[in-house]
Amino acid sequence: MGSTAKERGVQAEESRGARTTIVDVAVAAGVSRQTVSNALNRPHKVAPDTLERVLREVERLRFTPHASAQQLRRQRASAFGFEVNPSGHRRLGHILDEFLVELTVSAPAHASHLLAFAPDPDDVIAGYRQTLASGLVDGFVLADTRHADPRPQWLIEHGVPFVSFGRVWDRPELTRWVDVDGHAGVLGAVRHLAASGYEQIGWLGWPSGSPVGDDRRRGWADGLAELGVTGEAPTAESVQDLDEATGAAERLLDRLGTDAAIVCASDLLALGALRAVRNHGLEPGRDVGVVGFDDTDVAAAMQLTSVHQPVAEAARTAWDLLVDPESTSAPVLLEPTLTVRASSIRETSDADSSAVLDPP
Amino acid sequence: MGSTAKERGVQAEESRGARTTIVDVAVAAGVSRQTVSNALNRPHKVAPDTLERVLREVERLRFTPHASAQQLRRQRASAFGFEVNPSGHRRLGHILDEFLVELTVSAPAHASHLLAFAPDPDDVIAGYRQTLASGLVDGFVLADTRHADPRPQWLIEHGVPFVSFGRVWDRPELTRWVDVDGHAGVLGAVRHLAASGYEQIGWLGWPSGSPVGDDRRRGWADGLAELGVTGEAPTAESVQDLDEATGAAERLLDRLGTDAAIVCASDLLALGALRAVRNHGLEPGRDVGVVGFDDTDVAAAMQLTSVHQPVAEAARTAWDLLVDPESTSAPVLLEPTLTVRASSIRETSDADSSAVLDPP
DNA sequence: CTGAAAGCGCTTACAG
DNA sequence: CTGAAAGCGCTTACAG
Repeated sequence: MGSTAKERGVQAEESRGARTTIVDVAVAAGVSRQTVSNALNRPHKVAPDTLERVLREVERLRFTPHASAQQLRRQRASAFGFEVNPSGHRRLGHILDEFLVELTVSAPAHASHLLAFAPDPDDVIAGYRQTLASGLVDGFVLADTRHADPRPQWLIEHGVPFVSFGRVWDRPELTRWVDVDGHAGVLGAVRHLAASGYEQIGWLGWPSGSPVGDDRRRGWADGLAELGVTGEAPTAESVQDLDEATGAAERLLDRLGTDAAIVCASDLLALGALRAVRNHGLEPGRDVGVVGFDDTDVAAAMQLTSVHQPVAEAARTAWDLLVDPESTSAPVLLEPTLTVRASSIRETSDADSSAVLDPP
Repeated sequence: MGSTAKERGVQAEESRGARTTIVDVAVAAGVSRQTVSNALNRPHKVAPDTLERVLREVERLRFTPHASAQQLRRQRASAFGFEVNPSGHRRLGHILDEFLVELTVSAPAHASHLLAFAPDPDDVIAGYRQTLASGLVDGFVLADTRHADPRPQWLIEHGVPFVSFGRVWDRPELTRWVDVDGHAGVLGAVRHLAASGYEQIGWLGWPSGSPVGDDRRRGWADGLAELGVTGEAPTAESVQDLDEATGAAERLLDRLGTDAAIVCASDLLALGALRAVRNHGLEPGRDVGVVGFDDTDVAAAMQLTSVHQPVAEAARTAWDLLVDPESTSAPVLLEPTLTVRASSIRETSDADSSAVLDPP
């Protein structure tokens, strides 16, 4: 094999099978590799004509810096970890799947990327520690925060940057988070139902104790207070099971009487409400209003009015809080919108047109 | 600031705020850093007692190699890209979200990790090229393959490793893929319905032309042939819209007569079928059998029998095909299972117990 | 404004 | 079997 010529390494940068490096660009532009780096990272430090020449070659050779070399030198991964978990008993909605996608979409705008990782359920913190220690990420995006969540505590103690989608319930003042205002979303739904002519408005929610559920329920209660309703308004509780939700909704309907509507803490509960309405021989929308929460694909399929979370905006905000810590230090609470469909429209005219309505 | 002492860098490795490196381990174990590297990567080349001493220090100091340093030196990212797309008009089911999670769960077993990326929809290939050029990934996991998909072509041309979840329809012989046998899944559903006593079995599917849909439909046709049904069996077509699916299912029911069942190409179509059954004043399961496809959370909520894809197994197989290319070179077709629920049970006895039934 | 030097943390031939 | 040398591709002070 007469490979010595090859080994001299004097081939044109185009013909090599290997990757294009900063040196290839430097040679092509007739400058040192430091100048190429400066042109890319600190353009103001480079003479205008040199800059232009370098950038032209960068373009022509389609040079893309090698990420690991940058990471190693900068001691920064420009990446953040996002915990995922196998579904098993997944909730309806997959809001978190959508959030992951939107985080990924917004990542390049912040010169970052997203690393999915699945920690061992028996030692979640170990998964975070390991991922961080590998240098693959600079910090984390948390989701699915809950009471007594060990993660914020650990991250704060170790000075690890993070942002949370969902309030950090135990110490909301301490940390950066972005959340959707469930209270406002449900309040808007109550106002919409009242304006649509439903007289009685009941609540179908989860057993109290879940911070998210309790927050949404307060939105309903405040909505009733705003309408001047006093005394015992009918409510019902159910876990995430359609049959149980249906039963709870039927009992709720009995207590609500005519001209009633039901606001639900989730689309799955609303599915139970829809079924209960039909079991009573009634028509959702025309006879009984039903509103869900999360605006899942199922809500769209079932013509169910539902509170819509601005997930893409939440993802963009999460990046802002994480990558530009100066920009906003306060927590961010986003306003949901109400996607109105046939299940909350009394007139039959345009019952199958769906529209997005901002809460007043 | 009397920081000169600090600059001498003679502090114990424990007390430094900085990361633990291979040198810290070497010093602690009294060997050179090369030996630590060998102990970790080529243990057979290290004397047993040295090995033990080194590994003990690795453990004690919780040393985790810096990923970018490894990647740079090895010229390998040990990571693979997975394309995600903002939902918009998402299908019911989110099988791909589940696949992403399962890929992430299986990644550590292959000493790899998964990078999510969202290419520009107007130039998907550019997104793949860019992600590859950055050195962040060694290859890709494809999903959602379709006819005239430009990605396999481009990847093959550039010698980029990849595996696909879903057949590479245009050149199945050329590439590595893992898929779920939709034909077998629907065939199993037909057999189950026949065994349950439904006499007429219709098909509710998508307009022909989609390779996935056509494959599933053939499973239904072959099932009928197996049962000795000849002539024109009733079918109906619908796109992914619940109202349209309901209408199509109602017409299908009229043609099927009594003792009928409907096999559907998706859970959403099955939702339409369920609604059509109720619109006819009938009860799903008891009067008309309905089977969906994908076993989504909605199927579980609605007590809908559905064909279940072994997504976790598909993810593990994808890693095998990608990371250990020697292990299996042939495409892999996995058998789905049938999750039986009330919608395909005629007796009312245990109508709400769900069971998983392997196809015969 | 430009380039020579140093170094991020690791692995891989290669001497000893 | 162990360690000294080289180098992956890049960036950042720092001379000139």
